[in-house]
Amino acid sequence: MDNSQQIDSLDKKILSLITKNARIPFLEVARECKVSGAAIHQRIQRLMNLGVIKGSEFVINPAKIGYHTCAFMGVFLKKASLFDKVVEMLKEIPQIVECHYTTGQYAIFIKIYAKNNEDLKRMLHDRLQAITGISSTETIISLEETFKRQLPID
Amino acid sequence: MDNSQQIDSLDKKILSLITKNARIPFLEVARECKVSGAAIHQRIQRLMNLGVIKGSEFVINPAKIGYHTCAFMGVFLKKASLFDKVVEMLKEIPQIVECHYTTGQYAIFIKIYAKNNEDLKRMLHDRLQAITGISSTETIISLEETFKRQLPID
DNA sequence: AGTGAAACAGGCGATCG
DNA sequence: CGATCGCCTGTTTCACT
Repeated sequence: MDNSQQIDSLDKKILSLITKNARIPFLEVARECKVSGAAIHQRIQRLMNLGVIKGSEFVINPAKIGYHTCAFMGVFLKKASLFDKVVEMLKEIPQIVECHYTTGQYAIFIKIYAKNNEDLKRMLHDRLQAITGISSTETIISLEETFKRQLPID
Repeated sequence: MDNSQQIDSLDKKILSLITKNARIPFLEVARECKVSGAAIHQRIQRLMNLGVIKGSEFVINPAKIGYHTCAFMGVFLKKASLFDKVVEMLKEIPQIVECHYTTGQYAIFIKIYAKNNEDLKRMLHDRLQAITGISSTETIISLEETFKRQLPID
């Protein structure tokens, strides 16, 4: 599960470069690391096989595609055993971008986007509270995402 | 701020392809969309200029680089006006990967990673509660990130 | 805005140290 | 593991539409 031992300083340098820009040519990474392009290629392949790298993605600005409201929601369940079924239902709602199984007050904690506040209210009523198994929810609306970034590599 | 009008169905198709895999050759995108490679190149350039595309990144599995604990934290401030100063301090803590200005119970809401639960406790004591301006915090520990994904295009 | 061609650069497998 | 080589493919620009 933890491969941190198997990751040396070259891996770390590679990771810190490619996490900032997924389209960086591997040859450029190679030059920065003072090794050959093939070496970078091999290393990245290995990091993928190890599961250290989960994938790559272009990052979209939600507001620019019409999603102006972002919220976090704590979910209370009627019975803890309903967890799996409720998660399956939540997966069907594409605006939910993150779902966590949590300790403390809530059983489930999610991050959700909506077109606007009214849209969020509608989703809450029509989609979330319609899920049998959910007893109630608490919403925290994000007025501004002050920053968002990746974990530093070392 | 909202460019959703300026985004047509070709843009959407491009976005949905490149958000799933940032390393996909643009020529392959071109073939899927049945246009030339140059057209894809132009479109992506335009989407970047519009700010629709924020960037690209390789996604790392936090557990594989030694971060086994993930938590959300609600932060209470002594005075609301301290917001900017506190955010500046939070920015200095690299394990904080997301920071939101929120309504409701908390003034600030963050997502944070730690090596383990003890490390989280240490960070909470030594780094967060050391920030003057923060009156108290509430922690929600994620036992499992059930899913995490991008907003769908469309 | 999109096309197609051309020049350039990178990806990636094979093979050797 | 990493380096070198080499072919294939993708990237990027430009004149034309």
